[in-house]
Amino acid sequence: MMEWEKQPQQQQEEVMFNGNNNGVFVKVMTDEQMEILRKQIAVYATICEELVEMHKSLTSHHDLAGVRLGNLYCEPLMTTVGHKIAGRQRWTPTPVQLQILERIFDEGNGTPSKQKIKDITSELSQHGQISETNVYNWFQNRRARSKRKQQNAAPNNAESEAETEVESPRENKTKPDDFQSQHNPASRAEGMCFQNPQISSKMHSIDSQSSKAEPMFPTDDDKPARSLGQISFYESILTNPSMYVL
Amino acid sequence: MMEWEKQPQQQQEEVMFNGNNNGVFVKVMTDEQMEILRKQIAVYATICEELVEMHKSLTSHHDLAGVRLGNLYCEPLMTTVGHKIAGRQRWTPTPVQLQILERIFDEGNGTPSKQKIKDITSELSQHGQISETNVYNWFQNRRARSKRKQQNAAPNNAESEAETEVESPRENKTKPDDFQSQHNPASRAEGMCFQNPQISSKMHSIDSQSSKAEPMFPTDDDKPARSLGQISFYESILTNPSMYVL
DNA sequence: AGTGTATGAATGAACG
DNA sequence: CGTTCATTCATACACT
Repeated sequence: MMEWEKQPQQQQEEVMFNGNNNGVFVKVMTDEQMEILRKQIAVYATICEELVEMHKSLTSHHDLAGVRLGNLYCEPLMTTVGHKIAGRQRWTPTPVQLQILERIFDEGNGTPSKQKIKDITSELSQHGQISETNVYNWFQNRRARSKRKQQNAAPNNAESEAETEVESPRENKTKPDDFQSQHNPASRAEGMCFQNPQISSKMHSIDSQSSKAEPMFPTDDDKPARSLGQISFYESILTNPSMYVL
Repeated sequence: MMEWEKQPQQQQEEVMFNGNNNGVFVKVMTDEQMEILRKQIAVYATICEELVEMHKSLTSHHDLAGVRLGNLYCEPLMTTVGHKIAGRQRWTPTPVQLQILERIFDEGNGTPSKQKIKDITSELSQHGQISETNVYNWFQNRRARSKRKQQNAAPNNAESEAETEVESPRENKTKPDDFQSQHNPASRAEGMCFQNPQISSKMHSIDSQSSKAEPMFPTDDDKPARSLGQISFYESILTNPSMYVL
């Protein structure tokens, strides 16, 4: 996704202008590259700002944080000025964690051995609080539910190979032709305070090569894409990248 | 030789060699400046990603209205039946179904086995759309609710305020020996520390190619794929933001 | 129209 | 491992 991000790295060259630049290392970019970069940053900045605004308005409606934490389980930590929010007693995977877990699950490593669990845990712990128990349970649940869904909701499955486990969506056929609109599994903003520096590592790791920039669309796998309909808004943003930069 | 097969670099090199002040269009940055730029990009990228995730989850149901009015998912039943045709996203038992369910529940079936579920489902399906999952969930919820009511209303003796008790956090137990410190950052991002450019928390080496992170966005939503429309707008942005500025 | 409540659904954890 | 429990989330419905 962030291939472009690596572009500057890729294209920039470390140049030693020893002769005429007092021996400092400098980076050289063309005007075009520079402009692109600037625009990228501007777009990001704008999007971020707007997203934040949207999010604020959205959350102000339900104000789930206050409500939910206002009941019996409120933790003392969150009482003050919207600083850190506390946790709960039940672990909830962050989106990033979930993503990784799903990937691992789909990789066919059907048997998460003890060592695997440990590895995964340590890996995931960089994206949020987690313990081996959580990972273990997650895999257990995932498997069991997967199985049940498959046998319950898909007696007519065309399952061919075991490559992608046939996560039949838990659709209840309340109606014949109805597609079941679902909630988003990840309902909590995990790294909102941006103190999870590891997430970026994920993104930056993509700099392997831009060839795989293709966002894969799960064909028979689970998780179709779903997004929202605020396109016009973004379009307006994108057509007007204001100068947020520096 | 190999290197020169790459077009961008070559171009870059030429420019670089040609000049710093020959009227050639190049930008020269110091390492420090370049690093700042990269960091900023990385920060924005990360923030965008998280915001998108969060936003997706938050708006998963909110702006469904706008979305679904445009499509064609309305069910034919809606037009026909006179009364309450709840063809919504959420199953709602018809009065008849509810009656039957209640009856079965009162019959003392503490354990609605799988087979029972099937039977009940097929029976109820004659009175309206229903699935085994619905029945299963109904019993689950019914039992839990029942239990809670009874446990909540039974100790009706003490007048004194006994509300001070906070649930003792259930410690991890027989599972892996790992201790379970679960603070899930359940931040709702009210106090989203964002306008402050102190994103420095995110400031870390961007170029640090991560170890195993890989495909970026496998669309974390799992459910029926909506055909067209707003599929992966965010992914587009996040995958290749440059296309929005170029 | 906004707020509260009942309840279907999702899921982490526990039990056997 | 499969099943069940407990808790939470989201929504349909009701209220003043």
